Amino acid sequence: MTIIAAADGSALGNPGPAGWAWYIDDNTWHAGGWKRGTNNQGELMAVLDLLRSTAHTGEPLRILCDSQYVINSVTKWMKGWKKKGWKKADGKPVLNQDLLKDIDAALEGRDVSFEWVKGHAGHPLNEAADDRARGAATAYQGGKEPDAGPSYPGAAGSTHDGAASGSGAAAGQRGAGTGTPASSSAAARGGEPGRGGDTASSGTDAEPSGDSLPGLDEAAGLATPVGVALTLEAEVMDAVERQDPETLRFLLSPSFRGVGAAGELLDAASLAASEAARSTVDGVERLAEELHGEVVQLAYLVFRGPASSVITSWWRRESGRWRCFFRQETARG
Amino acid sequence: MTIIAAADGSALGNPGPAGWAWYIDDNTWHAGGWKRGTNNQGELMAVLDLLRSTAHTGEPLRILCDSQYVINSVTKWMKGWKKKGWKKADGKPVLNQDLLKDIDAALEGRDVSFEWVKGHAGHPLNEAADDRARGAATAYQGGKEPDAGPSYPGAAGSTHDGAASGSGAAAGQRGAGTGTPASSSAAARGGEPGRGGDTASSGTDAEPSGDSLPGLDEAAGLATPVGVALTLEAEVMDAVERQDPETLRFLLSPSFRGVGAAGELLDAASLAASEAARSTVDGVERLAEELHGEVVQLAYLVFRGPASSVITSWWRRESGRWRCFFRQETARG
RNA sequence: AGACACCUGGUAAG
DNA sequence: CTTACCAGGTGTCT
Repeated sequence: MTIIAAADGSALGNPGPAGWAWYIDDNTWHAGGWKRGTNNQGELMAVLDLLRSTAHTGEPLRILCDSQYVINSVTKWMKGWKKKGWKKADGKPVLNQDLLKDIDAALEGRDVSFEWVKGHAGHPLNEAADDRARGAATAYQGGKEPDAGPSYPGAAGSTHDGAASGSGAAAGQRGAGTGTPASSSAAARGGEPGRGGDTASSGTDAEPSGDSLPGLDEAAGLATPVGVALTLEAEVMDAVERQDPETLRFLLSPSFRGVGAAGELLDAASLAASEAARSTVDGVERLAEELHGEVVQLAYLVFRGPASSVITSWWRRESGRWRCFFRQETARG
Repeated sequence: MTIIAAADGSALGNPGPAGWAWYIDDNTWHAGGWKRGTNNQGELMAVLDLLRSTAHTGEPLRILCDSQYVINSVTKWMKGWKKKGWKKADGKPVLNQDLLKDIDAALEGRDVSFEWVKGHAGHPLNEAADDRARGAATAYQGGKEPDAGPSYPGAAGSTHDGAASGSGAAAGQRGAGTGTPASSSAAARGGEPGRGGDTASSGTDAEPSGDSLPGLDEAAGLATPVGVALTLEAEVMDAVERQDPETLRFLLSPSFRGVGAAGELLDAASLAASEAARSTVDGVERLAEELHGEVVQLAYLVFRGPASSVITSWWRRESGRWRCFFRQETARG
């Protein structure tokens, strides 16, 4: 199971008391810092420590990071630097070389991907890492030691319970691969779509499958489906971003119309009870509470025009932003 | 004789129900607000309305204001913004540009001075304006219209003596009034669009006024207007947020259809050349390049269903977020 | 010239 | 405690 973590750095005054942190969940994070450092050193150190702390797992790792400097350094620029002897475009030496080289070494044989997320945009993982990084910086500012956190199970220095880091050979580290620990910790992440239900939302583009348009003729024309869709979706997403479950509840209850999986017309009440619509109403509400979950399906809409159509529309969180997708199926005549 | 007035703004929740007010004495003050706005929008609007309401007098004007943001914007920063194309020091667009520009225009040829007064420090004029601004905000919070006050003798909309009511021309009605900052909102609430007369949207700018539905019959049915709208709008907004002009150009060129102000059907090429559509295509492209602009109008959509409709849809940046608004006008039969 | 991040300061509104 | 607005600055790369 892919590990998803956010890494962030902070430097008060820049340069100044600096901190770094990575965060997976409340039980799995790590922070540190220095009396003096730069913002970019913090950002780099967060990634480096994350790589080292998860090196013993065989799992792929996805790093959410708001620093284009870090991401570009690792994924784009480093190859060129190595060839040119760690010189920049202007001929001067690359800064923070030590950290960069350590990251490069820690990447060896690992399956790691980076994702840029906008800073201070409400992304929960990024915010959690941000808080802890600044907390560490603030601690150093006051001459104290920061709360380092539990780190990752099995990592050196980890305070996780059964760690038992003893003998057993730190083994893996390099490729080897097989390993396959029991990986009980994975589950966590309460949000991921359950997958149990009918609405398979697998991997890439899992939209509700529909080869036909059942019930299209039975579905009465809705008064203002387009307006409802536009308004609702914009407002719901707004509310979700604002993390405002009350608004959500309000928005979802009145005057909402939809069409179930079988094409039947549903009012708000039926919709809430509908199996097919659970991913809409419940999903959005759950999302508002838990702040994670990757897909929200909003509506099946039917409208009758020169060509009658069924529109399925949903939103997915990508790179920290909500994007709207839709599929329209049209039956002329 | 120099006019001395205090101007103040208020926003409950910020952003939230917002009010503005200026005050000279108990017989000479004016207040207004919006369902949603920021504290700074309120502060700016108070100054703007004061300037407009006293424009017909030849008198010098002294404005007491507790917002350094407002005073510095007008007296210090605006010169630089104009030179740099309304960009801030960090290169991002200046916010509340419309209000700022209106104030700048209203300052033309006037003798105006500003004086900073500390807020909530017991200054009588400031307190009086503060009370009325908050009163207006509170009114909008409760869904009511605020007490606008008598305004200034001789000002448009003034209830001072000489009004000479009656006669034709409800004409005047300059911006200033109610609605939302720099426009009106109308849309939003999940309410029933079926209600007559609900579409009152007066408009200072952007919003296409539409009392009739010209060209509705002439406009042919569009193949997939809804789908185009949803996808285009979501993707365009996403591209705008990502500041990705290439994507924008790509998105705008193919398969885009719209309806001009006269109701004529336009393909992408005609649309780009259309006067009415300039706010759509050019506006979005310019936005992508310059990264500023507060309103993006995306489309006039026509679809014919059980009830033929014209949908006007646009996005506005409010409090840093893009929100979608729409207006639908339906002609049954 | 551009991008991202990290801050420091000020005022107001809640 | 938060958001709404602005001005200065550094850390880093292309």
